[in-house]
Amino acid sequence: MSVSANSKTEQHLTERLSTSGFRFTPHRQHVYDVILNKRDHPTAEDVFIRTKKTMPEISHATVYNCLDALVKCGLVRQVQLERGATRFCPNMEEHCHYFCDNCGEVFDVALRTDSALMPRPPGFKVDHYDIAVHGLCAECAAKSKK
Amino acid sequence: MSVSANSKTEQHLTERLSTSGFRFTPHRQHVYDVILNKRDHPTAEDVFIRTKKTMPEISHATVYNCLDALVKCGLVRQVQLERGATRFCPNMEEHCHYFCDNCGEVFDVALRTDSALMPRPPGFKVDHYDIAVHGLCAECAAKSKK
DNA sequence: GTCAAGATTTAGAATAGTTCTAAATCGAAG
DNA sequence: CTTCGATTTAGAACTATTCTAAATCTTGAC
Repeated sequence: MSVSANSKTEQHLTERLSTSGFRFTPHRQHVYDVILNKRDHPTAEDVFIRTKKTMPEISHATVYNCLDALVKCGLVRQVQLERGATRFCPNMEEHCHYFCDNCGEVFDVALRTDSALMPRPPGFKVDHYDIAVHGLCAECAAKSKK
Repeated sequence: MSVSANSKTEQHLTERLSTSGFRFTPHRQHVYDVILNKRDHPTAEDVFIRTKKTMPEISHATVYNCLDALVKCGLVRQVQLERGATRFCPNMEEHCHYFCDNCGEVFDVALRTDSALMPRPPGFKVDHYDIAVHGLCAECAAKSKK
C-alpha cells in the first residue's frame, strides 16, 4: 500500500478539488496521501518532509498551497492546538481533539452532542466547530504523580 | 478609570501570582490591566502596543513573559483561532469563541453543557476546554448574500 | 494539433510571531 | 547591606508562513 493505492480516494479527491475550482495535480494527490497515511496531526513542515520521500522536488510553498486547497475543498481540517505550527487532520467527522500539554500527543474523539443546539450570537452562520481539550494523557498523568 | 483603578483586582493579581511562584511587578499589572480594559482578544503585539501607552519602556520579551505568567497563574487564557498570532482572553468562565472567518470578530458565549460528561480517552486528565466556532457573523453573513 | 490564458509550481526573499541570550536591574531574605 | 534568584532589556535568532517573479503545465478555443 502506497501512494495512490486507492483509486476510489483519488476519484473523490479529483471531484472535491474540481467542485471548488481547483485542478487535480500529482502534488495535491501526494500531499493528501501523506495526510491520510499517517494520521498523527502533522504540521505543514511534517507534511513537507514526508511528501519529499515520494516526490523529492516538491517545494515548501507548494505544500502550503496544496494544504490550503485541501482545506478549502473540505478534505482536510486545520487544527490549532498550541502557539506555533498549525496541524492538519483528514478526519472530517465532527470530533474533538484531546491534546496532551506534556507530550503533545493528540487523540480524536467523536462528538456525540448535537452542536447545532449550542447557543450562538444572533445571526451567526456556523461553518464548523473546533474543539480542543487540553490536559494530560494517561501516561503523562501517571508520571506526573510520582 | 485607568491603570490600577481597582485595588481589589490588584489584590487578586498579587495573590494569584504568588501562589504560582511569581512576583507581583508593575509590568505584570499593566499588562493585566490592558487585557481587562479592552476585551477584544488581542494578540501579544496588540497588548505590547497598548501597554506601551502607559509604560513606554516595556519590551517585547517582557510582554510575552508577563502573558505567560498570567496564563500560568490562571488569570488569562490563550486562544488559537487562526494560523498566526495567539490571542489572549481574561474571561476565565467556561465559554466558547464564535469567530467570524471574514472580519475576524470574536464573540464569547457562555457554555451551558456539562463538559465533564463528554467522552474522553481513558485516563486523560482534563485541564481545560478550548471551543471555537468558525463561521460568519451576522453582518458578514448578510453581506455575503448580496 | 497549436496557441493563448490562466493555474500551478519553484527557489528564494520577505515578513510575522515567538523564543533565546547575556547583561543589567530589582527585591526579598538573611 | 549583601547575596541570590527573579525580572527586564535590546536585540539576535529562530520558526512558521506568505510573497514574488519566473518557469512550467493544462485546458479550451480555434
